[in-house]
Amino acid sequence: MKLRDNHSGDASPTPDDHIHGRGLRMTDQRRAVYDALMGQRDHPTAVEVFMRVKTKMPNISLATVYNCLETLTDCGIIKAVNHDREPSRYCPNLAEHAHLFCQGCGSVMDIPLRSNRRPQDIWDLPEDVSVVQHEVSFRGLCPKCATADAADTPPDTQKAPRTRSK
Amino acid sequence: MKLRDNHSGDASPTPDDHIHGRGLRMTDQRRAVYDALMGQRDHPTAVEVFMRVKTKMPNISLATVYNCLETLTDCGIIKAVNHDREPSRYCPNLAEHAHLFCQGCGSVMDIPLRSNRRPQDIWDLPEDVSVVQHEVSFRGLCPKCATADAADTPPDTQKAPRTRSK
DNA sequence: AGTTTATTTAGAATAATTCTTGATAAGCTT
DNA sequence: AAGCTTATCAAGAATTATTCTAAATAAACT
Repeated sequence: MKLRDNHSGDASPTPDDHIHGRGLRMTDQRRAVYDALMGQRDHPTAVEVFMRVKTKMPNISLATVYNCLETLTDCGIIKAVNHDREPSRYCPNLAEHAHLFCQGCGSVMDIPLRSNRRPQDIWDLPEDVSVVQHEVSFRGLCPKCATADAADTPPDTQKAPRTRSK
Repeated sequence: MKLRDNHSGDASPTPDDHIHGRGLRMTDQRRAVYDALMGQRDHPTAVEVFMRVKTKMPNISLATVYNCLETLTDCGIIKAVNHDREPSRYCPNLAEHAHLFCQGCGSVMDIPLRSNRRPQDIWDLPEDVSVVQHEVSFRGLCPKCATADAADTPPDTQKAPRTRSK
């Protein structure tokens, strides 16, 4: 199933390379967690990852899933995505992007940065600050829910939101 | 101490107006919490607000501070600011702005939106989404810490960070 | 004055995450 | 391959920010 083995020093670094670069190992558990994120790229929470991995690795513990997610995040292989005080979600998309949290269906979608644009194009950052991280989230309705909403769909025919609406 | 009473229907809506518009009351506790935010606009956490208000209102409870912050937020009088999994911070700046979280000194500073710019200038949002909220945070070093860092200040002469650095 | 409704408070409860500890496994070294 | 070191895993306890519950208080309304 491996497409790139990197036995020789070619191509761009794989997740394994990033892990090994820190003196850590790509264990079965870490790979299973990573594969779960790559297989269904819908920004699952730790518990959702746990449930998915558990089907293939029934003895894995939730603590291990948390550990793996933290390790993968620290190694820069995946990103942790936070919005308000909701549980963290995880995302294997390493390109710079924002997230749209749909309050209709609870989905989270990636919003790419327009080409040749940078955050400082719109934000008046003082010249002498140094930025190491940039997180952007939109809350609203995804295309599907926005369209349904505009069509005046009665609310109770919509899919139940995954997040509580107060 | 009140500068605008709005006894007549003049001028822009005050915090009191917003609260009353919801059938709620501007109580002493809510005003004290709001004043604490306006008096020292450094994005305190709920516990920090609690400590500040407690000096003027010794019997107030932490639960009340949480309640007041939630009410003020719901009424659109203040904004809750979240970054990673850190405790929420609160901000009375209602203009659209981002936040810079300094990992050197733990401070949070407002970053204004450049005039005539909009998030969709840089983010490739699908046309048919509807956005109701937009939160942006930068992590890095504030001007002071970035300058100190560039001058190769030994780390232990710097102010201790307010956030744990792992 | 009496009734309704909002608010406050203290403490219990919740939920996501982290920590602790002992067991297991992998990688080196000889 | 045996022994040593270090990384990893798992189960459950602990932590922490926040929310909930229930009773007391206070304000507004009749």
